[in-house]
Amino acid sequence: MTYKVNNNNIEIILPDFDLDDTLDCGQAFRWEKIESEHQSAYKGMFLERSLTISQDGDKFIFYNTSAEDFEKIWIKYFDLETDYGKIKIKLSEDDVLSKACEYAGGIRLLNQDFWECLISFIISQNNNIPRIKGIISRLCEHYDHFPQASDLASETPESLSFLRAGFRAKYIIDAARKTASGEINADSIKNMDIDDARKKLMTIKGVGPKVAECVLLFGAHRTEAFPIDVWIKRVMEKYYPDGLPQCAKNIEGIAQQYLFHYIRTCDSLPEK
DNA sequence: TTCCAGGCGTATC
DNA sequence: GATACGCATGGA
Repeated sequence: MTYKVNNNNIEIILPDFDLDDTLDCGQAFRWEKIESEHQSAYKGMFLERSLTISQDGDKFIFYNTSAEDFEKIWIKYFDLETDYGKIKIKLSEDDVLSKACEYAGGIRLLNQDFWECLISFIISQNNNIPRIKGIISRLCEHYDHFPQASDLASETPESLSFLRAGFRAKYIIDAARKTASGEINADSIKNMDIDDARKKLMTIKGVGPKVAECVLLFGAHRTEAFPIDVWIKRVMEKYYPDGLPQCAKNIEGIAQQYLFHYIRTCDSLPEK
C-alpha cells in the first residue's frame, strides 16, 4: 500500500471509497461529519483512538496519524486491502445489485470492535439512526470513553436512565454482565461456525436474529451474515422473493450494505 | 394526534 | 412455528 507521510498526516489515493457512503450509512455510529466547503471530512473514534479524515475525490488525508498507526490500525479498520472494485463487478452480475453498487459505490465494510457493535446494535432495535447516535454519544460522554463491559456490568436500568435508552437499558446490562463474566467471549464467537455464533449471541437478552447478524457482520467481519431489517425486508419482498442471487454468495453482508444505502436514500430500485 | 424507527420478549395458539 | 402485542423515546 503506497502512501505519503506529510508532517503528521498520511496522504493516500484510494479507489472505491467514499466517506459519506462508508461512515454515514448506519454501520458505525461514532463518526461526525465536519462541515467543510470543498471536501468531505469526518472525525471519529476506534478503540479510543481518534481520527480526522478528509476526502477530495479519490485523495484521502488521515490527520495527526503516524505511519505505524495507519498500518496497524486504520488500514484494517477501513478494510483498505480488500478490492471492492472486484466485489462490485461480481455483484453487478445481478441488475438490481448492479444499480445499488453504482449508486453507493464508495461503501466499505468497516472492521469494528465486537463489543462496541454488540452494544450499538442492541441500542439500534426499534430505533432510528439519529437517536441511536445520541444514546451512544451520551454513553461515551458519561464514561469519558466507550464503556467496557465491566463499566456497565454494575449498572442498573435506573442508573442508566441518563441514556434515555428506554427498554434497551436492561439489554445493555445483560450483555455487559455476560461479557464481563466471560460467558460471552468475542474471540471465541469470531472463530465459531456462524450458526453456533448466532445461537451464542442470542443467549443475550435483547439480541435476536437481526442484532446477532449485525454484530457478526460489523463486529466480526463475517461477510456471509445478512441482517434483515425493515428496509431490507422490503427489498427482499420486492426483488428477491426466492433469496439473493448466486453472485452474492459469501458476501451477502456487503450486498446488504449497498442495498440498504440505496433503498434508504432513493425512492426505489429499478424493476427486476 | 398518530405513526414510525437497522427488533425483541412474551403470551397464545 | 407462527402470529399478535407491548415496549421507551423522540422526530416527523
